Amino acid sequence: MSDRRCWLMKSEPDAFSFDDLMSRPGRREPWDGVRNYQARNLMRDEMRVGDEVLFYHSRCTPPHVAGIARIAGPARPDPTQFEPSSKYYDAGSKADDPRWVLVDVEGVRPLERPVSLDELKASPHLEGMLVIRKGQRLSIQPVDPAHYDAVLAMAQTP
DNA sequence: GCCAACGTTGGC
DNA sequence: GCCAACGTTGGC
Repeated sequence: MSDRRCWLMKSEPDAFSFDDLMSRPGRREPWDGVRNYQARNLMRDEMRVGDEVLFYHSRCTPPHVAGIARIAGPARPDPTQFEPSSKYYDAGSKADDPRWVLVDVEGVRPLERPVSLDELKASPHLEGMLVIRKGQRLSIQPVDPAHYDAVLAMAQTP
């Protein structure tokens, strides 16, 4: 598959965990609230339905990849940007020219075991992976398919 | 809870 | 267009 695209999406498990995703109706969740232009552009311009996703738990101990998801719906306007009561409200976004988009994410399965950030950093197969770079805050990251497969393989070994 | 790293804002 | 100030992310 030459056009295979893989991603890593971060979530704080205290706010929304992989288990939360798997217990949603249809195991689906609209990925709203992204307010970073680089992440938005990736969703809008690069993501395709069916793309594979590593679901990453950030701001927990230890940070880790928890499960596998897929992109289940194409980029569309994020409705929360137009809701004044939402913490994601953006008064500068126009209804006829929405600033922010979301994609729908569908849980596939948990990993056989969580793979921690320390393990990712220690793997000889993951050189250059964005998530292991110090100071990398992007919440949606492209993942090299070889790296993606390597993470899945790590989860299959104790 | 701390703080380094980073993105955004706004004065000039 | 520069860059200091500010706010946020996220590992530790």
